[in-house]
Amino acid sequence: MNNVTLKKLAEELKMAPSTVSRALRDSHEISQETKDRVKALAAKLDFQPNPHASSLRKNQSRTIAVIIPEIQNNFFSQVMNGVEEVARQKGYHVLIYLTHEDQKREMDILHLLRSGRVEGVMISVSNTTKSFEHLEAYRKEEIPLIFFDRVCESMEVPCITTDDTGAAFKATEHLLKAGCKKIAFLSMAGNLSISCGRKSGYIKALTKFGLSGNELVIECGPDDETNRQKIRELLQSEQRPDGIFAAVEKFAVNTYEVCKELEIKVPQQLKVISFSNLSAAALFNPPLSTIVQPAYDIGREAANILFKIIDKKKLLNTEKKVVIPSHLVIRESTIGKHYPKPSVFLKQ
Amino acid sequence: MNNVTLKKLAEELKMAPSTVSRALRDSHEISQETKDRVKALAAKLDFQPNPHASSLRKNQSRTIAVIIPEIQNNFFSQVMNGVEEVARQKGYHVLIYLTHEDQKREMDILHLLRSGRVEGVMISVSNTTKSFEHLEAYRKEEIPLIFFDRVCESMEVPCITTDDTGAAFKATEHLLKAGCKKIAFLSMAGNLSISCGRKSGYIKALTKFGLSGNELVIECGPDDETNRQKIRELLQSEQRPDGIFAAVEKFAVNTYEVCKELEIKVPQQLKVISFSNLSAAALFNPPLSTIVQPAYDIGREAANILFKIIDKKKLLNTEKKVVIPSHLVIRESTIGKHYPKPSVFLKQ
DNA sequence: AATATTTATGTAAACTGTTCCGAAATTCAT
DNA sequence: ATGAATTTCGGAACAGTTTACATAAATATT
Repeated sequence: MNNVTLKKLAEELKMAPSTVSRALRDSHEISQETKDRVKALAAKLDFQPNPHASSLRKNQSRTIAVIIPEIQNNFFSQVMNGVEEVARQKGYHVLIYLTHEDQKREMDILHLLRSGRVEGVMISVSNTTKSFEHLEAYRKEEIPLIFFDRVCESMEVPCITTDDTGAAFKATEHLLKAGCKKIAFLSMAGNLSISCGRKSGYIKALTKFGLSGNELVIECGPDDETNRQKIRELLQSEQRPDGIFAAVEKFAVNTYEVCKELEIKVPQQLKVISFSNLSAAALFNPPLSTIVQPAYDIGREAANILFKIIDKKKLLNTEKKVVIPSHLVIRESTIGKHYPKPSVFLKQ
Repeated sequence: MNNVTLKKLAEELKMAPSTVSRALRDSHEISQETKDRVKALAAKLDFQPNPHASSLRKNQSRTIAVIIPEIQNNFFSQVMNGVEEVARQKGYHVLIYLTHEDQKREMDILHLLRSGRVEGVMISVSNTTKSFEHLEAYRKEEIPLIFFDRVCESMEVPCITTDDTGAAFKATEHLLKAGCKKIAFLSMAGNLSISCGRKSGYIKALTKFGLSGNELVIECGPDDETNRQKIRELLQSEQRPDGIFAAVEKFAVNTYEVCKELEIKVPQQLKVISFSNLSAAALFNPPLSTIVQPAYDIGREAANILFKIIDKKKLLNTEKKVVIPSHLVIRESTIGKHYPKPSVFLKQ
C-alpha cells in the first residue's frame, strides 16, 4: 500500500493539508508557484489520495454496481462491455454481482448496497423474482437505480430495453411466412415483462395469421437436461410443431441438441429461430436465424442515463423509457418456401 | 442513502458509539443484554455501517479487482463466474476492469488501484503488454497480486494456469494422428507465456512426428476481417495446410467463416481444432473439436489463493504455481482415418 | 492615507466507524 | 472486609481528505 498521505505531503512541504488538497485539485485560490511545488512532490512520491477518506468526506464513491443474472451469456457480457466503457471514461469503478436467477441473492445484494458503497445501481432482474419489495425498498434509499432488459414496469424507474414484443412478433411472423403452421414458443419462466412481452409478440403474430388458439408455450429453465427432456417430448408428441421460437439463446441450443439426437432436419422438418447474441450462430448447423439485441448499446445507454441521474441532471422524457430496437438476422434455420436461400456469407 | 449512523444509534440508546460498535460486532466485552438492545434498534432502523468509514479506519476495503482483456469471451466470463462465487461467500466485492488488450489501459488501471481501493488484484495480462514495469511497480506496493491464464512468469507472483504446452501438444498430436501432414497454427500476437506455451506444444508435436521445420505460424489479432484475410491467403496459397490449430476461439470462428466462403470442406479438406470454451461448439457445422480450459475452476482457485494471501496465510508451494489441466473434446471437425466417428450426441 | 477588496494560506471541524486507554462496577479470592 | 481480577462501558483519539471560516498580506479604491 502506498502510505504517502496528504498530511505527510503537507508536512514535508511545510504547508497546511488544506493547501495541498486544493493545490492538487487546481483550485483557483492557490498560487501557481505553490501548485507547482505541491504537484512536483506529489508526483515524485507517487501520492495517491486515499479513496475511502475521500468517499467518506464527499459522500461519493465513484463506483456503480451492475447486477445481472449471469455473466456466461453473450447478452450480458456485451452489456458489461458497454457499461465498463462508459464508466471508465467517467472515471468510475464498476462492481459486478451475479444473482444466478435467484431472488434471494438478488435481495441480499441489494441489501448490501444500501450503504453508500455505490452511487448507482443497474439491474436486470432475476427471472425467479416474484415480488419487488426489495427493489422498492432500495429505491426509497434514493440511490439512483436503472433497469435494463429485465425490468419491473410497475416501478417509477428508468428502463432501457429492446422492443421485445415487436421483435418477437417479427420473428414469429417470419416463421409463419416461411411456411410454419404450428409454432412452439420456448418461454423463460417467470412473470417478467420481458417474458410477457416476447410471449405476447408471439401470440399477436399467430392471431394476425388467423392462428389464435394455437399457442404452444413450453416453459424452460436453467437446467439443460430438463429443457432437452421437454423439447424431446414436444418433438415426439402428436402435436409436433414445425417451428420453434426460443425466447433465449440457451433454449435454441437445447433445441439443436435434441434435433441432432432425434435426427430432425432443420429447417426442412423444423424451423428454429431465437433471441441470441451469439456471433457464432452463423456457424451452427444449420446457421441459426436470430433476433440480435443491441446489448452493447443497451449497456452504454443504461450507464449514460445512470450517470445523468447521479450528476443530478434532469432526464428527458425520452430517457425514462428507452427502447433500442433488436434486429432479425435470417439464416438457414428458418429458410422455407417464401424465402430465397441467403447469401453464403451473412455477417453476424 | 440510509442516513442512520452509528452515532445516532448511540444517541438514541444513550450509549457511547464505541459500545454500539462493539455490540454490533459481537465483542466479548459487551453484555448480552446490551447487545440485544443495540441489535434490536439497529435492525429496526435498518442500520448499515458506512463502508468508507470502516475501510478508512481499518484500512481494508473488502473489495478485490479482476482485470481481464475482454469479457465477451467464454473463457473470461466463466472465470468471472468462479471469482464472483468465491468472493460472495467471503463477503467481498468484485470490481471488474477491461483492458481490451491494450497495455496503456492496463497500466492506467493498475495505477488507479495503487491506493487501497482494493485488497487484492487478479489479472490476466493483455497480449500487447511488452514490458512489465507497471506490474513490478504494483507488486512493490505490497498489494496481493495473482496472475491467471495470461501470466508473467518472470515475476515472483502466484500463477493459476492451464497446461498450455501439454494441451497444445495433444491437440496437434491429435491432428497428426487424424492424418494431417501440414498444420498451421493460428497464434495470438505477443510474447505472453500462454502464446509461447501453445506454440511450443505445437512445435514439439511436429518434432515428435518428424515434421520439425514444417512449422507454419500465422499471427492473428483482434480484427476479424484482418484475420479472415490472412486465413484466406493461407488457404489459397501453394502451401495450403490440411489442418488448422487455433490458439483461441475467435480464430477458429474466423477459420470457419473463411471455409464457408471458400467452400472448403471440414474435416475432409481441412481439419480444425481450437482452444475454446464455447459450449455451442458442438452445434457448429461441423462440430468443432476443442481444448476446453477449466475456466470456472481457474477463477475459483485464483480467488481462493488471492484470499489466502489477503488473509496472510502461508501459501503451500503447490499453490504458488497452480496448473489445472485442460481437456480435449474431439468432435467432427478433426475426424480422420485414425479416428472412429464419434457418438452422435457428444455433450459439451 | 485610510478603507475596501482580493489573493493566498492556515485552522479546525466534519465525515463515520474503530480502537486504545482508562474508569466504574461487579465478581472472586483470601 | 480488603485487594485483585474481571466484566462492561465511556471518552477520546484516530484514519485521510475536504471545506467553511478565519487571517494575513497584497492590491485596489476613494
